[in-house]
Amino acid sequence: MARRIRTKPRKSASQARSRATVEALIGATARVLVKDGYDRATTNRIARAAGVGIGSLYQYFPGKEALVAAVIDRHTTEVRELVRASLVKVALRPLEAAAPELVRAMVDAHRVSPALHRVLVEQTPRLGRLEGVEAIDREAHALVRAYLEAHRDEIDVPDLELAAFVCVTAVEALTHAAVVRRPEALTDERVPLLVDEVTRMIVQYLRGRKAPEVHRRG
Amino acid sequence: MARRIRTKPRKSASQARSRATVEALIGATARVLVKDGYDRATTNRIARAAGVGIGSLYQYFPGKEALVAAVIDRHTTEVRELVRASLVKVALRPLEAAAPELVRAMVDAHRVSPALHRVLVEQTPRLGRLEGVEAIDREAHALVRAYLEAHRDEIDVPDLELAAFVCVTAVEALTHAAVVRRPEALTDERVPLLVDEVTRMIVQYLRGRKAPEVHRRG
Amino acid sequence: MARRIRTKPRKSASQARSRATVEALIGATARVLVKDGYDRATTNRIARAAGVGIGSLYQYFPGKEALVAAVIDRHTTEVRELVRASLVKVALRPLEAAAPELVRAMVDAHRVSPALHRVLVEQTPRLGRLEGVEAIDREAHALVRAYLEAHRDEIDVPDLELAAFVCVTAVEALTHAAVVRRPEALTDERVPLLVDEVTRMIVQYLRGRKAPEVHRRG
Amino acid sequence: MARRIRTKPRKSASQARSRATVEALIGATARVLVKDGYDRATTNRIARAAGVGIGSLYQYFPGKEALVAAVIDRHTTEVRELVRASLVKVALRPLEAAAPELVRAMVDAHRVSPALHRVLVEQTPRLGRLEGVEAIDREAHALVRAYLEAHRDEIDVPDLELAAFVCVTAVEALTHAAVVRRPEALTDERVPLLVDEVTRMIVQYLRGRKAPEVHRRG
DNA sequence: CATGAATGAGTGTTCATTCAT
DNA sequence: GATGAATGAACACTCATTCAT
Repeated sequence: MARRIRTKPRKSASQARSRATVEALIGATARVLVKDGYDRATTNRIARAAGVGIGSLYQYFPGKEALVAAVIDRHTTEVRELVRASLVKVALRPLEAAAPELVRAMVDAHRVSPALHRVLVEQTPRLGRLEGVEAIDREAHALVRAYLEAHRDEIDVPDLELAAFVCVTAVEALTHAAVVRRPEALTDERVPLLVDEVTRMIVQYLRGRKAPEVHRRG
Repeated sequence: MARRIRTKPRKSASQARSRATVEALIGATARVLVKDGYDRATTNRIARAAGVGIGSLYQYFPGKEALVAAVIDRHTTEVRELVRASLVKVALRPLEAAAPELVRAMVDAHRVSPALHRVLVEQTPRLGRLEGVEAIDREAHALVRAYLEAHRDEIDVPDLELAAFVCVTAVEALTHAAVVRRPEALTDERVPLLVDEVTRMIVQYLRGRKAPEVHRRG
Repeated sequence: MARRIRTKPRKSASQARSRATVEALIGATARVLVKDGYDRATTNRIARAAGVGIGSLYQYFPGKEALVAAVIDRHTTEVRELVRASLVKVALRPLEAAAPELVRAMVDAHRVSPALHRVLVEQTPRLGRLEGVEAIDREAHALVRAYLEAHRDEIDVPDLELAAFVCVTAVEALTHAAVVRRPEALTDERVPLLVDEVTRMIVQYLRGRKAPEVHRRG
Repeated sequence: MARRIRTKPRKSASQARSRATVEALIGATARVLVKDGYDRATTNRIARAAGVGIGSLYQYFPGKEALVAAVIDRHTTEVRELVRASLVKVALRPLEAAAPELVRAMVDAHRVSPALHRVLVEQTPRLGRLEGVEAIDREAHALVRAYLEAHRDEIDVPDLELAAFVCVTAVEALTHAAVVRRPEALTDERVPLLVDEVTRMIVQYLRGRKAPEVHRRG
């Protein structure tokens, strides 16, 4: 038993230490990325910011790109969870109720860490699209498409595939642009305006002639 | 006169030569950007691709960023012209007629040189947003806003500023995403489908309850 | 006694374990050296190949050079034994009988582990000459010289020191070159040809005018 | 003409400058190699020793190995010329006259820059054997073989291929070992002793029973 | 004693930029 | 004006070695 007690802490200890180093590095990468931009985010700078030797950085990551990929992963995981949870929540609700919920989730997703999001989208090349952001788009697309199929009778568009593409792209672009270029539109009290506008757009687009009555806030 | 005739050509000649060098450099930058990506686009490589000494490059451009900026300028000018021309053309037409025309112009704008566009948007950091693309967005925004104000009676949205933002952002994102992620949707015969869909979205969004009758291609 | 029996095994056990670790490290070094070359043979890689923590490596060896030195030691000891045994065996025999025996021993020595031998000679700098190989050469020189002195009457060379140098160097070079550059000359059935040729060379050189009759295989 | 005069100097000027830089780098590499050994010969150190920026080094050489290869090339070219010239010179002479000449040439070849030769042979890995030294050995082998064939009637060995291998290898090893391990045997007045000894060895080996009378210096 | 996470000096290499020709 | 050789700051990355556990 004594041995086991010793053994396990040892292993845990070193694992915890490793894990801490890795976490510190990913965190530092995010911070440096936001503060200095992609190009100035050198491996040495990241290591220093993490309070870690440059050697340790290379013990866990093959290079800068891997670090950035890890940051993207971490960030997109958070965002993905938000979006996924929201879609699950509204799966059975009708369009008018589901749409604002989803748009709101999208806005919230972009507000998680806007500065990081911006750097990731605007400055991060090569991988960015490929791995992280693209993946999240694909998943959102699939989920939205499933929703549309389940609610086909509420919808008046010819091609659901195309409709899913249009919805996801438009909503993503609008929330992203709002975060990036109109931060003043995202104060807590003004968020509903944006959400409302985007929601209306989507609902009308999907409803088409089936629109019973356009709903608009007071 | 003879002298003048000689002088002017000569002067023009050298001006023409300078101009040619500058053009060669901008063209080479675009080519290298597309072929090798932003990071591999070194000044030496660009100079070689332009058939020009590296020294000459620095005679005309203060550095790499200036070259890229020039490429962006040249590209956005083309795009801007297309969009501007289109808006002028439809300024007096009603929404239903104007919208598809504008969307179509936007798609055409993205099809000018998609590969370059992609590199510029995805890989080019720092300036990209700031100088080039942002500017074109701002102008589009202003023009669209002017159109909306002129056609206010056809439109059922409370905030024209916000509406212009929504329209420009959504259309830009949809055409861009189509170019980048759905190139198969942009074969000549399939472009109308995309245009139609995007148009419907915008028109319904703007028309709201005022919508007389939804127009759809047979 | 019981205690002693226990104690000794225990002590041996730990000694044996140490010894095993040391052996594992030397073996791993040799293997890595052959497989990856001197430069790629890092201490971490060696430790991993030995199935031992890097810390343990440094418990037993002050560094990479010491490991390589140990490999050289081990290798040269084997070789030395072969050569020494052979020389002792032929000490009293006349030149014609002794020479082929010795040459054969030299060839065998080089065939012990040619790949390792090659790495050691070709890639291992700094110590190689100094410690290992040089030592074996010196010893061979001394032994051969002693033989020559004991058989002075059979020999027709002015300077025995020089003659020993010539013999050792030539034989070593020929067997080495054969191993390294003519491995096809070292199949079991072809070894005698090489041995014969080298033997003739040495004998004729040493015999000079005293040569009674040149001996050649059928 | 004026133009041509200008043009050519310009081109020559820059070519001369390039050439000078390249020469400086090769020279510096040789010097650093001798002074500090292969491992300590870093590219930065070489550049500094050449009085040249590190960037210039990489303008002309892809890396350290290329520099060393250039040094080997330059060195082996010198040596090769010596050996080749010597062989041409003695091509028609009988063995007894040719052998000492050749051995002497070999010794001279090794005395060109012994320190560099030593570093190249002992410390330089990977390429050394492969490109430079191996090549020179192959050429020597071919030339010697041709000589032996032309003088077959003076020679009493069954396999000329093998004989050429034995001669080249033995002579090379002996002169090399003398240079490296017995520099005292290579003072100007003592060289003849070595040459004589090696010559006798080779001649007797090749002559075998055909040996008419062994020639020895008084 | 064994371990392996952590270290950082040191190395190779790139590339924007300058300046003598 | 054109050229391209030269430059060196800056960066990515390795690996022998240490030391807390």
